[in-house]
Amino acid sequence: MDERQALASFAALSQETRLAIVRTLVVAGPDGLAAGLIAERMGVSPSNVSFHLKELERSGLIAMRRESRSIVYSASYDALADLVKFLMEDCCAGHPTIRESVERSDGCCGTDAACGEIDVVA
Amino acid sequence: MDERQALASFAALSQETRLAIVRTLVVAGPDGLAAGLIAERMGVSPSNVSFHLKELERSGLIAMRRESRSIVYSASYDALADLVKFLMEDCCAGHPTIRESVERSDGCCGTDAACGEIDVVA
DNA sequence: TCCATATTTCAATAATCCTTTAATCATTGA
DNA sequence: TCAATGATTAAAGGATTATTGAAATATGGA
Repeated sequence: MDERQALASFAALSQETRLAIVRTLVVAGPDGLAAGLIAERMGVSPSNVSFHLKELERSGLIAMRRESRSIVYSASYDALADLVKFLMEDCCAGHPTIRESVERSDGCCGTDAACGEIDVVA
Repeated sequence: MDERQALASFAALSQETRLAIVRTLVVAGPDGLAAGLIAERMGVSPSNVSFHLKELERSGLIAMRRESRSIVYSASYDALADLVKFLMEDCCAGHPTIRESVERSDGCCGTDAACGEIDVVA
């Protein structure tokens, strides 16, 4: 991931509604959610959610596809992983112990299977 | 790291000059750099760099200390690691393979010692 | 104390971003 | 084709953020 894309990704994640959308889509899995459903869950107007979805899509963090009348958005797991890597490598560049610190942390998927509930495609 | 702080961190990193400052400070190591030196390296005015440093400090990503006439800024490795974790856990929440993907990547500190050049304090 | 250095703060302008409302576009089914 | 549904786009506003230059603050040394 180049710096340009990283900047866009950080900008995309720096807004409350957008961060909430990303978290929701990540949990929703590869099938994604229709724009209307997202708007409903976030409690914001359709046009406002559309604005933020476009912003997120522009950054590459989410993908969209039309499905009949709906437009379905889904998290781009690759882009998210790339962003984590970008951040890690920047940290790591000066401080190798950060990687260890992160890997040592007990995220939900460290060793257990608490995330097995969601189908994984890519 | 709570959402509030993550938002502030993403906002801090979403600006070109600030991202460059963070990368420079991370590479500079725990000793940090004086504000004047940072301004010089970035090629921006002292007052402008001061504005961005304050923004970064407000987000917790960097720390400051006075040292004689200079004010020295240094990367907050803990905060950076926390941000990586926040992002990983958000990804991980829906897609356990991202963690694997990130851990598989050959960042500069994967297995070699290319980063040993910098003293590590924390 | 006085001056020079290092940096911040302030004020003003410019630029960008967010929200809202109204209008438009695309798809489906009667 | 017409109406209904789901969503985007456009325009306008208000709010936040970035940049610049001038003035103010803090430190150290003559």
